[in-house]
Amino acid sequence: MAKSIDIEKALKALANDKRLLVMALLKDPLGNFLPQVDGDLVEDGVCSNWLTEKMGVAQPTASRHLQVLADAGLIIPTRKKGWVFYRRDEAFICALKKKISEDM
Amino acid sequence: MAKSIDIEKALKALANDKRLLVMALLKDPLGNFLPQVDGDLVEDGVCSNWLTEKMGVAQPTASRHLQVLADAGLIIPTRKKGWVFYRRDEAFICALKKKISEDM
DNA sequence: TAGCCATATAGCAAATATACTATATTGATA
DNA sequence: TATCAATATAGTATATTTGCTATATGGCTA
Repeated sequence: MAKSIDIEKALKALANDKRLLVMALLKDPLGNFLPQVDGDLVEDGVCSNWLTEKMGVAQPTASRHLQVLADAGLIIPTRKKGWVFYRRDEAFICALKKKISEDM
Repeated sequence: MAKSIDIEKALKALANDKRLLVMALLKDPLGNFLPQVDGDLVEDGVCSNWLTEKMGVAQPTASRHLQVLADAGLIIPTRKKGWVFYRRDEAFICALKKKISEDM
């Protein structure tokens, strides 16, 4: 079953420049990031380290931002070896856009 | 010329329960509010007083919320007699939805 | 023009969000 | 199993948001 959508939660998650940047960067992992050794950029997502770097904040701050996005359902974490990779949940995002189009 | 869209600003404006309520209520002014004497519910919008009441906050707080929505371009104020009426800017909202669909 | 009513602003308190440093946790690997 | 590297959490400082009360503004209307 698909995750249920909390519009307010999703909007709060998106209403931040750093998190919008992450969402944008993850749209094109291959274009925005170098190949990774332990996780596939597309299948698994982008290593939190590279996202942290792009956000330009300290590691714990970035971790928090990624948590917020994941909590809202917008991105999916995948743990592999030592790392956590994040990718967009396109199905959820699509459903969210639809709900925004209908409700807003 | 159409207003330019600041997605982050719009998302911040929408990411609040009171303001989401206002946006929802203004979708159906005739269904959600009683007829007004000095302003047409549809043409002019809903008197800030009724919106304040529905939000369940003090007048200055409501005034602030409505400002935030108006600043983001989501609603349009119309001053008439003593009052300010607010209606949705459907053209802007439509353009915003489109931009969200494309960019997000 | 004087007063009044709706709205906006000022000023402040409390809650939440964003950031940091320091440290704990966790899991891979030597 | 001991260590180390990546990530998460704790703890704290600051900024922003949300709310209030008190007051200013601005423009109808008598």
